[in-house]
Amino acid sequence: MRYSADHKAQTHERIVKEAAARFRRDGIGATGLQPLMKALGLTHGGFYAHFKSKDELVEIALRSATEEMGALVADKFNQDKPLEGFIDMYLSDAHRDHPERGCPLPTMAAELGQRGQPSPSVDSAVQHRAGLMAQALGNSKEAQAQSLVMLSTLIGALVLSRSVEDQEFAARILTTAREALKHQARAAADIP
Amino acid sequence: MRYSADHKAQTHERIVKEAAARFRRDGIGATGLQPLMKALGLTHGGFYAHFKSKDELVEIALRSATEEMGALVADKFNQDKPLEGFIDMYLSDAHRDHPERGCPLPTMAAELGQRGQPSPSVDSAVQHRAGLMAQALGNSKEAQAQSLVMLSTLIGALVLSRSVEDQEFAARILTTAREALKHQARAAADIP
DNA sequence: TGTACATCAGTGAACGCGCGTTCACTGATGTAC
DNA sequence: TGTACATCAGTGAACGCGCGTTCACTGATGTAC
Repeated sequence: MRYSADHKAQTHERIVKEAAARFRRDGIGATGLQPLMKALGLTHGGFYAHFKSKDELVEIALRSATEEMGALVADKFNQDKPLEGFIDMYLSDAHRDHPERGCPLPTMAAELGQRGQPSPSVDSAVQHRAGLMAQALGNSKEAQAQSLVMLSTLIGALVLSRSVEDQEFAARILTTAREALKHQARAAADIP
Repeated sequence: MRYSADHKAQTHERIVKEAAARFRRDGIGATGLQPLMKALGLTHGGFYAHFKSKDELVEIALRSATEEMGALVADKFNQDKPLEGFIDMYLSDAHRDHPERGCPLPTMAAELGQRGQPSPSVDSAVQHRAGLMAQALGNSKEAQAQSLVMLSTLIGALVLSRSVEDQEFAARILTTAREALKHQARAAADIP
């Protein structure tokens, strides 16, 4: 059954989007290609008309998730308090409760580090995210350093709040990190 | 073949220790019980004489790794600059390069959060680790909050430095976070 | 315009593999007499 | 002290299952004449 010209590209995109969601929600190893294709109304054999391996899909899905996340926060960086808006969003209840639509780093980075060969896409995801934050901080050498540290805090706090059982404790981790980071952002904005 | 009185307890401990190492190095899902038992010179069937499921082993191994880590850093907290020693150790090259002997949170927390039901052992691991740091900061309400944020930064920075491909970038993440956190620790120690 | 053919996205059975778990068993040692 | 028996940590084959990947095939559509 041959399809219209852009049909394959559309299916390709659907697979990438669904995979990007599942990798973030369930983890890479726990995401099977069979259930993934089935969820899109396709059979698993067709997968290899689009990707040469699961590893290739992982790489592409990670890039897609990074871009998706970038688009989601783009408007935050056009406001007068860009960093504070970003921090509020990153450490929101919505972001904690919906990893499948959020930043791929808290969910995928550790697993990618454990796989044999790390992926260069992690580097660019980190650099891109930290770059935006550094820009909001003035882009000095200090700003670049601080943005890396802040990004670490954001990721660590989100991971912890997601893996802790006590909901009250989880909320406290988010709130505490949010206020500390916003305090840091304000302090950094005042000094220069 | 019946063994001496404490033989079973010893084997139990050997399984827990080896599992705690592999879960941290390879991840929980990627660690098979068969290779694990084989590495100890045992056959996989015997596993169920010690644990009722892999999930039970995960729980016990996580507690074991937390205690192990606690013992490893205990002496740091008896020095005159307790927090700085701990930070240097947590963000050392050795800790980054040997997850199997390090803190279980950067390696296991995300995966435990993705599994259906989160484990209460994560809560106590976080609380224990943050508690020690808070004590070093004076144990005030502010100290408790700050220790949670610092722990988030430690975990996030370690995860990032492990999953990034560029070794120079990985080193920069560690160094930057180390200095920022020690600066925070000194500032907090000066104020009260 | 109508017909023959080539294309190729998607199908679905099959591949070998390792997973967690079960189970009938073995056999060295501790215990009872 | 010597013998019979019970214990039970560990053995290893087998279970069903889902994994990633391969492959011969299908059949609707675009292209060529």
